[in-house]
Amino acid sequence: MSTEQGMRLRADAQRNRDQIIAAATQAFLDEGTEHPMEEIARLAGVGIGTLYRRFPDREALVRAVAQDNFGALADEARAAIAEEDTSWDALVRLLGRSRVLRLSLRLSLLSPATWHTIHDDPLIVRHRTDILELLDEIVRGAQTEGTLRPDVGTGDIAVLGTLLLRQGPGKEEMLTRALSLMLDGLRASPGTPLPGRSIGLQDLITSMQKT
Amino acid sequence: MSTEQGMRLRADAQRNRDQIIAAATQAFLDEGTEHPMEEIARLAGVGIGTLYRRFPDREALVRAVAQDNFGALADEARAAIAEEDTSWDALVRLLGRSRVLRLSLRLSLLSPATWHTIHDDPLIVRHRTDILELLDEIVRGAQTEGTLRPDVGTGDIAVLGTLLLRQGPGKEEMLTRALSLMLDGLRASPGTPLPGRSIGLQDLITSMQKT
Amino acid sequence: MSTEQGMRLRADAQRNRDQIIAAATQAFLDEGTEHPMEEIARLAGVGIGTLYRRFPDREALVRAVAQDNFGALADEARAAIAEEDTSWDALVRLLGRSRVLRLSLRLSLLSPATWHTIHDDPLIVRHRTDILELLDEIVRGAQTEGTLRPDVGTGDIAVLGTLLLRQGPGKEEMLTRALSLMLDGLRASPGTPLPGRSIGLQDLITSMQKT
Amino acid sequence: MSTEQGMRLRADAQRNRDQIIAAATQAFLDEGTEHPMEEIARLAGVGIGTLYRRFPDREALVRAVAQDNFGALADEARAAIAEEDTSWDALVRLLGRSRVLRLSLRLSLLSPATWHTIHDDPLIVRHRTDILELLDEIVRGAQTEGTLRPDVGTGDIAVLGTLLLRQGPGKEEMLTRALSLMLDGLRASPGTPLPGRSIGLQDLITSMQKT
DNA sequence: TATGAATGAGTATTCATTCAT
DNA sequence: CATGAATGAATACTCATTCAT
Repeated sequence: MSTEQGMRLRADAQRNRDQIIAAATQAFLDEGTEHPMEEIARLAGVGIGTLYRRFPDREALVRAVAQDNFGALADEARAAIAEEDTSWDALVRLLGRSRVLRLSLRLSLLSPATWHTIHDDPLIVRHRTDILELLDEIVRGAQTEGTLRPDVGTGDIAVLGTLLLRQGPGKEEMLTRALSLMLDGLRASPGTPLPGRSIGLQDLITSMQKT
Repeated sequence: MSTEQGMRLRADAQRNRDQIIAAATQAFLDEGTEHPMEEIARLAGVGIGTLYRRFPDREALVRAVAQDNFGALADEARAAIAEEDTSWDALVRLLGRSRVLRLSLRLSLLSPATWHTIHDDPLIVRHRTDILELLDEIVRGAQTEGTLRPDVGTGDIAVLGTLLLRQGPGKEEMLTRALSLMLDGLRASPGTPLPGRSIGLQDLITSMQKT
Repeated sequence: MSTEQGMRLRADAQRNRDQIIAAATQAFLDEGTEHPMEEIARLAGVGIGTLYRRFPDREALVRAVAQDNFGALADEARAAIAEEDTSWDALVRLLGRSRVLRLSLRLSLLSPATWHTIHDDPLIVRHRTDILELLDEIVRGAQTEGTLRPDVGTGDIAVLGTLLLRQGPGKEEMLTRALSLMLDGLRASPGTPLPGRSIGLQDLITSMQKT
Repeated sequence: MSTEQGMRLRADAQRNRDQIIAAATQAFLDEGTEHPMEEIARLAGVGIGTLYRRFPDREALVRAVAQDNFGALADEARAAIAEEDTSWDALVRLLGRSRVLRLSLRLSLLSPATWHTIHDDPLIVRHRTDILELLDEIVRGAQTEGTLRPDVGTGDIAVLGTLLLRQGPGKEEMLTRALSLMLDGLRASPGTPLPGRSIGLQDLITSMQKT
């Protein structure tokens, strides 16, 4: 929930901003990014005017929420690298443990319009690049360890990761099992060679720009 | 694109109906289920009044599109069972090959509002039940064959299936590889036992009602 | 429910026409003259196309209904004169007894738009003129009899009559009593002279054209 | 044109509200309660959004106008009691003099739909009850004075009153004469006994709930 | 001729955004 | 600065009327 901006805000203004981001995040997750601005202001306990003073239009708010969440996800990736013993553990943690962060990207999936809004924002691009580079570090580490099959690329993993970033039919346990199944497919010495060639970090970044 | 209704429509009316469903499906996929009704009518080449004569409000249209697509998915499952040699092949085909059908379920994911619209419709419920029962047949067949690990349930597979029903970062090849990774995790004699207990057909149906 | 038109219709066409008029009369009374044309067609048991073949637009239908009812009211006035022993009795009957006919004019009161529609129609004008002339005959008769105070004009009576042409708070008995009270005020040798001068037949006709 | 609500509005908002009520009252009287909302907003000199902020739909506006007018009618009844020397005079004033107020109730008569909208509103019900109780006070006073025939009830008078609450063929003078005729029928020592039994306050209230 | 499908102008209503208090 | 009132463009939906079957 950090400001991510150059200028510091007065304490109360910062509190308002945080409440708005929190309310918007929740509303976007529950009701989609088209949710009425006035309702978001109400949930945040501020007037609609205050919301607009901080975020000049809906796009700005969506961007801010996305920046906030992507930044947190990058932080989580750094923490996973720092705190886990092996790269495999870091990978498992990143794909599986960060419940809240997992919600992050759902934002970008809720509506086609939102995708366009988010896509080009410089700060978001930087966070995304950070995340992918951190993931790349983990992936190569795990392949060096011999725990991750060598024919997958960082992009493959990222794809699997984004697949998990949705409400499935719902239950947490289900996603946990799905993750296990996927990780079983990722372990070194798997059954079948993968089709196509490894999707690397750069492939993924390129594809995000084009899509 | 079949009518799915009791009464036959006049030939031209049926054609209009089909065009509307087709246009709406496309518009919903491209732009989300909030896309302006007038634009959908225009894409279908009919007047706005014609659209509303057939579908009294947006919900009715969303429901009709969903019915159409879920029905086609059930048909595809039946075809997979009938035409593939092994249950494993049927599973691979169902998870991976039905490009168009895969788009089906994306509809239910585009917005929380859409989910509510679709959730209780009797015909959709029936299609969904059919799909799950057909999948159950495939899963048990594959386990009998010894090609599918015995500790996964139909629900586990369904979760994986829905995970694929999204635009990932985009590319088809990426999803193909992701599927391969998943299928590797599904083959008999995997590395690790799965956490929790097998998610069966009934678990899934129950969870869909509660969520 | 007579045709009131030059050309005879085929038997089934006439039946359709009558059903439409009946349905429209009922719908207008129950729901107002803005009631959807399609619903009126349905009530009449015909297709919307048939309704429009007979009545090219809503105005035509409203006019036809009004013609039908005003014509019946003129008939009733003639019958009252022919069948009642005294002019006073004819007056009482006309103001009070013609339950169905009383509903006639409510049509002209339901909406300002309807009033304009009806106002200038030649056939309606003729019916209205007939009604007023018949009423004039009754009024002068009653004054000659000495049963009606001499300082009221035909227009005064007509005003009282139209006042009754509404659903009051509802009950029939209430309107009957109201009529009695009014008639008590109309009897010869009343308490107070009326303000203004007698409103005659011509005054009323003139005022209808101007309003 | 008073607010009739708990919370005070900002001065400018109150002014807008009053203008809207005034414009709507006029438009409803001239053109009926189906008159386009946008036109009403224009007449009030506000944007359509402002109208909808204050009155969330047409029903709310109709209700507000009715509340406003019925309230004013109750006030007029109170003033008549307070300011007139005799109950008879109060009755005459109430039935005859309140030009503007007389228009009040026309609102409830314009369309069947409007009637439903208004019928159950608690504030309107209270105003209506107030009006009837005040009228009851006047009626009993006039009967005690000996100026009003004893065989009429408050309900009879109310029925006469509502009969006047319409545009007759139009002219003011006509209605004045009609009122005189009615009042002549109401004076003590009339010619004929009334049919049925006196319609009392409670009869009327009951009939309003049932109709 | 009867039918009901198609059309699109007309209205109600919502909600993003601006602006006065 | 915070607030919430005002605005009007965008959109959903209705229904009179026309036209193909």
